[in-house]
Amino acid sequence: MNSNKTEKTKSFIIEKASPIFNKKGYYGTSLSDLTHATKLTKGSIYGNFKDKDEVAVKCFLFNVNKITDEIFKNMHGVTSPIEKLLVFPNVYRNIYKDIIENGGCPIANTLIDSDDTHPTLLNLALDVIHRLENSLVSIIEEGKSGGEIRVSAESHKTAQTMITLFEGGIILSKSTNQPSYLLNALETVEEIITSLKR
Amino acid sequence: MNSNKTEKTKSFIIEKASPIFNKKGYYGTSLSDLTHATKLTKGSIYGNFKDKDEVAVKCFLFNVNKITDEIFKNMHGVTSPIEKLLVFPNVYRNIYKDIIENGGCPIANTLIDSDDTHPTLLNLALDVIHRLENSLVSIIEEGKSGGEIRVSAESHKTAQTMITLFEGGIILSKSTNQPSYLLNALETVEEIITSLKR
DNA sequence: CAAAAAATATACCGAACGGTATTATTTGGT
DNA sequence: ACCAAATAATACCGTTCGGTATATTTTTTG
Repeated sequence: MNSNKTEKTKSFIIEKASPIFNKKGYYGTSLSDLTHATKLTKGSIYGNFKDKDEVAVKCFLFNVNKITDEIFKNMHGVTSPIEKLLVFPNVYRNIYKDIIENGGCPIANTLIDSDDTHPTLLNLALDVIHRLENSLVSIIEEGKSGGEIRVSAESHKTAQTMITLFEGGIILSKSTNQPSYLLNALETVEEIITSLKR
Repeated sequence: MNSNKTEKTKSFIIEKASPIFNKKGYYGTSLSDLTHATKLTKGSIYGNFKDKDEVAVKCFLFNVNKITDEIFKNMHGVTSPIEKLLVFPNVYRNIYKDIIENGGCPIANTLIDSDDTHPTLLNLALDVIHRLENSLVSIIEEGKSGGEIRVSAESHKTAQTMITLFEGGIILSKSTNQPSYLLNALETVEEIITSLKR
């Protein structure tokens, strides 16, 4: 009952399935894709998950956590708000190749793939976007009250523009196979952050 | 033989099908989606098109042309390179609501939807991206040799960053239902263009 | 080491998929 | 108005889809 093996198998399935869902989307991924990737049978997969939706949701969260974990890790010990903001472009520069290899940014993929088709996944992706925007806004406001960032800085506008550059950059770098799209976007992000200084 | 009616029916099918393909993607759009939208039967659709691929390709080009036509229209009579560049954010500001209603930017949608799944559509979308980048680069280079734009301007970097902001902005505005994402991106684009001035 | 429980595999279900051959209807030319 | 050609509708094909009931194997427990 709730044995260790079950959790191991579930994790194994998620690990194998998550890049597939990320690349091909919810409706583009079939159960046979999952059985081929895991070398398991449909019966086994349905023994570990209620349905395809549950697998897809777990995969999305798994894919997102791979990125947000990296952000959190690199945020550790950073106190300056400007430095905190710079963690984001730095992390993206470090891991963008892995993100692309894994099928691109799960947030952007899900926003496009599940908008108009899969409300559950769409709302999960929107949640991530809103949390990301709020955390960027908080850092900027923290910098304002601390005196490091000029009070005229528009926190929401800055946060939204940063997110736009991250997501757009990864999409274009992945599909065109040109890292410069994202790298240019990251430079612009850094210029925007620097221009926030008082 | 090649009668007028055939072309009318084909156009009718494309008009009805193009927002569906744009919203739901190639594999997410079924033949029954198309028969419902057109009130035609499968036999009729397959009498006018070879297969689903041909419909999807025609729809993609139709969706893209709706946007590029608007760009061309507003470019007419503009001679100043800076003004030419500003046409792009101006047009996006004018028509972004229609684009979103139509299912978002067909370029971004196809890049995400067909990367890893549908090479034909992916290559069409990449073609559009490359043509867009080249036309932006040409305008900037034209401004450099004409003296309106500083020679230190990096044309490719500028073009790529503009495209990233356009595509990212539309994706985020559409899915979050917040126009500010795109509007902020367009302001940043305009700041980038203005900063090119000599 | 055997019995119970848990996990996996097998075999199958109805529905929907893209596509086609055939039949019925509509259209254009004379 | 009639006939031929073009267009659309119907009926069907094999395949794959997500999902499930059952059988088999593996693991855990006494």
